[in-house]
Amino acid sequence: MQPKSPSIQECPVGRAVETVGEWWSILILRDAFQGSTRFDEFERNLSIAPNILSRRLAHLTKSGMFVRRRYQERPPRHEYVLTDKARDFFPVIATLLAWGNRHLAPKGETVLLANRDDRRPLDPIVVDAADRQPITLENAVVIAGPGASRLMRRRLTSLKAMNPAVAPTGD
Amino acid sequence: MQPKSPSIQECPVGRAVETVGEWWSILILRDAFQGSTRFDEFERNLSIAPNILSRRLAHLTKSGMFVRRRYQERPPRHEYVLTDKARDFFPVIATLLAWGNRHLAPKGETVLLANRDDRRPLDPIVVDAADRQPITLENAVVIAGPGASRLMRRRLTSLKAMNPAVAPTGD
DNA sequence: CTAGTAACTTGCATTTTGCAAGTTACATTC
DNA sequence: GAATGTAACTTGCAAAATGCAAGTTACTAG
Repeated sequence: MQPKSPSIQECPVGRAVETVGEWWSILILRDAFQGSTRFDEFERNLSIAPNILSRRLAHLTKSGMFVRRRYQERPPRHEYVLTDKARDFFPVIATLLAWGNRHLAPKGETVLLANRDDRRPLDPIVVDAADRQPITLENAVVIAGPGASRLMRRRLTSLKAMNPAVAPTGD
Repeated sequence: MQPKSPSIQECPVGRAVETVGEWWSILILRDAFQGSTRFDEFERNLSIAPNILSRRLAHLTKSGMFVRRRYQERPPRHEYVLTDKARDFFPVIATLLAWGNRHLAPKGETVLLANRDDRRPLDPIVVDAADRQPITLENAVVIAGPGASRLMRRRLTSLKAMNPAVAPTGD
């Protein structure tokens, strides 16, 4: 992973990808959201090689997604606990899960999100916090924010009038 | 990317990661959502090596995220047009952008989502389609769906009572 | 004292990624 | 008609990341 061009470094999506961009990271977080905290729990569930898991956990810890907490002295044992930053990442996993269910589950959905209390299945959609109206590619655009550089600002204004092309055939 | 363990293959998140798991793929889609369609547009914006871009575009096309359309005969020129499947992926990018803005923009947000018509900034949150109540790690759980295997079903019921640990310090 | 468990690390082979350069096919300009 | 430009790549090779198997440390239980 090489952080180079301004359109990667200067974009929140690009920076997010630097944190969780290795594909194992997403899977580790998914398991953590389901309650896994220990090295060997991740190792077993994911069938990931221990050296890779070690690196990923170290990277996610350095990035502030996990806190490494000793849960027992003598012998020293640790668990990886999700930080608030990581917990805020849950909506990303939720939308990814919903998308996977919609488009990558030809033989029926294997995993669903449900309400913790009454087990009612949940259908995650993305809306604006203010008016709870759905946000779609059709009604949303990206604009420059207060921290945007001159270059980024110029790039964004140059495409603001553009309407994305529509494919004739879907999936 | 090696698709092996059932907890990867059998999970919508795992399968999603197989489609868009290379970090460039997310960035390519981000640019496509902003209107890029041509090889050299992606190449310039991302400073990506052409061979890598070529592979990613081929992979995303094979996965049904792009349709390769000839927009001009003689000389043959193509553009990569988003399919409905890819357009449905937009909420994932939107939540990723929101997360990046919240946690990875110490010097102010560079890019914001806004309403296409009135330019009002949007704050994307994930809610249940039925009642528009926010979905969070606190009120949601994953449960087995109709297509779940016996193994997956057992794994999911074994963790259903579990409450994820909370980190003492956030980010 | 032997076996087991948790959490790793090390060495080495395989795979993926990245850079630079070359290719094809045409269009335009001098 | 020769040289330059553009779009969309491919090829060759070096560098980095990943994956597997085995080893390590530090204990606990029997």
